[in-house]
Amino acid sequence: MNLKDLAKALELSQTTVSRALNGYPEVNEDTRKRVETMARKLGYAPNQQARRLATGRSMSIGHVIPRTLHEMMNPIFMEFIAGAGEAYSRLGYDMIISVVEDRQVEATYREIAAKKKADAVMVHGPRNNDKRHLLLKELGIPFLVHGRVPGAESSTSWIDVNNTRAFERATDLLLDLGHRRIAFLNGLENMDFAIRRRAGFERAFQNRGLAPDPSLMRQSEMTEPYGADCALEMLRTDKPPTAFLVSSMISAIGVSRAISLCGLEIGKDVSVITHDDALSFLPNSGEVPIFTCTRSSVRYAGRRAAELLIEKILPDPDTRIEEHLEAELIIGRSTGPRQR
Amino acid sequence: MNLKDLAKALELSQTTVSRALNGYPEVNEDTRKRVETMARKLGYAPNQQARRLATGRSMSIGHVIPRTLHEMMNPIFMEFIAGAGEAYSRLGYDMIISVVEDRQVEATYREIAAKKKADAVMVHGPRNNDKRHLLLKELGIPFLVHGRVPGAESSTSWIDVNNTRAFERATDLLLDLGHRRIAFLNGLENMDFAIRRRAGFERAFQNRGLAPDPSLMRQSEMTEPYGADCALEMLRTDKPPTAFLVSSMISAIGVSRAISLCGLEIGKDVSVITHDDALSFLPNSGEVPIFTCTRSSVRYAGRRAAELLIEKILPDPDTRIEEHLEAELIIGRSTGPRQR
DNA sequence: TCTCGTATTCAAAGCGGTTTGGAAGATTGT
DNA sequence: ACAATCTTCCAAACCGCTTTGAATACGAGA
Repeated sequence: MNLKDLAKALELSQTTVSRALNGYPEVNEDTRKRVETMARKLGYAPNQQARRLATGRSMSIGHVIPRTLHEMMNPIFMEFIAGAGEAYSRLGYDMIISVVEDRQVEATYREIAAKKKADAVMVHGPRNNDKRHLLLKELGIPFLVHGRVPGAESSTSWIDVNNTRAFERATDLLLDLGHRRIAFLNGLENMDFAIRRRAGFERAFQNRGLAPDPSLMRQSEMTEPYGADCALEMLRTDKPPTAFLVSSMISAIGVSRAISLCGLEIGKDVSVITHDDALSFLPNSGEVPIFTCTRSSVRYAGRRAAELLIEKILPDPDTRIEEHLEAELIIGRSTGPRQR
Repeated sequence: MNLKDLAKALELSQTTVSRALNGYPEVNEDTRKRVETMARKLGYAPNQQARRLATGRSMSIGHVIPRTLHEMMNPIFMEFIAGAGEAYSRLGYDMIISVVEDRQVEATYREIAAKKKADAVMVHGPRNNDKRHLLLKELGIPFLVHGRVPGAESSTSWIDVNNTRAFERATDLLLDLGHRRIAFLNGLENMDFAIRRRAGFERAFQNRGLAPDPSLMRQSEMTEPYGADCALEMLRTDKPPTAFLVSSMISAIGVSRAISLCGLEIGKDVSVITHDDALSFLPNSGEVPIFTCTRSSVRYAGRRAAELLIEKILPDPDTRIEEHLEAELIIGRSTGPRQR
């Protein structure tokens, strides 16, 4: 069942049928109704490939995931994808995901451009010396960055959590509670978001004329053992931290395991604040959440990002988008005044 | 830069150029070399949409994710996708992911079929009364099930972990260690994999003429709080379990938190075995892993599934595939002989 | 020398849509 | 009544590739 058949069945030209279905004005309202009815009756759906070829638009958005990124960040990433996916299917777009080796990222983008595989791409996990935005501009593919490319904030479209502010506020809270020896378990600091979080952490100290203890600051992939191992090691020194600021729920769970192992009580002997991406399988909710946290739904970010990106490709690809999401600071059971 | 331009530059017909690039035999080897060189020089890449239209193959695989599935299972699912994605990009296929509401699943499959969006689809998370395989057969889309559709094992292609056997072995181990009051925290038992795991658990008891205590058997989404809450509740009764068998690392982490909260020691006072999908952000490895587990890499499953599915659509769509993955039973620090 | 495979190449016909540039019929203005 | 203007519909071109069917050139066999 293709357009030709449908047109024949209706005794109309392909032109008219096509226009009727695509909502063009130069077709009689009665005809349109008739066409739509028949289309539904015969189960007609335009062949995606043909339409794409004819219109030149692929109606799909590309996501290129280098291995280093998907290797570890993946639960958070998945949540973002889930959000974006919702928006895409609502708006009639396809999401195409390419999981590739790091060194193939550039080739993959070039292929997307050359073969016209996608109308736009989403850029994930911007890093220190990220060059992807330059490549994409060269290739002329519209894109949106989830996060910010350092140094290119004002020349790219992006959506990002206000990481600096979130972590500054979290640190402020710990300082207000009397903590001074605050451990900071950050994500890998070649990632832009981690750099910003660190800046927030340090700024809070500076604002009070204090300085964080460098020996309590770590960075790594945000796994559970990372949290546990760091916390264990730190808690066993003679000058253990009285509080932890952690970049991810997953690592925070590790920290909390370590605290238990040391026979200490979380929220009493040791305070913990974590950044909570609102991962569905790690709900930190309830009346009083387990962890005090800076919370920002990454799924929402995904949904919003998808909407913005599609908006961007529609009328004028040159409009630049900046969207800041603020994280909430939510008090849970893992923080309390300094005891020792 | 399209085929026509390239042909003109070479002073050859489109036919010959196309054939040269696609490796057809009826083209002179010298000509082929010349064509390939020029193509590379001019940066030619065939337009994907046009090729798709002409060949009738979309060179992409669809994954339809209903909300209920992606809502919670998502870290495991993501890992599968990462594996599948690797294989797809290696084999030149695109992965298109549709995140939809449950009630739109059928419509989405129909759309994929009608619009020829994908050459095949992967079916995730088969359930009790799953009907998707019937729909897909009706639509004539090749598919592979990750897991098994109850009652349709012998009429569909699938790849699955031997869940029953894995959980039987795990239970055996606990029984061998003297445990009798074994709590079983399963996934939702409308999912096929959960049904099989339960069967394995029960069979191990039956084989010894024993029976599990139904009050210690639970099922739910496999979140962290699920594990913690169940364990807390059970450990506070007068007849607490001495061991836990848990369907997911994530819930196992919750269980372990509960055990600590009760002032007990994991692996000594209480034993825990979990199923470990080898999630990258929850590595349970090292010389002696934290958790004793039945381990089966879901990422590998994804990679393998993708390969099989593509194999299946290539020559003869009617060959049926069955592949069983065995889980390893790995001893970690979370199990020991019954104390009380 | 003539015929016949074989090796190469090509023109043109799809694939299934969208879009351009009319054309016919209906309506309006004078 | 007649030109001007809408309204509504259509034939044909086009998107960029693959593939069919045929043409050309060449060397081998009769």
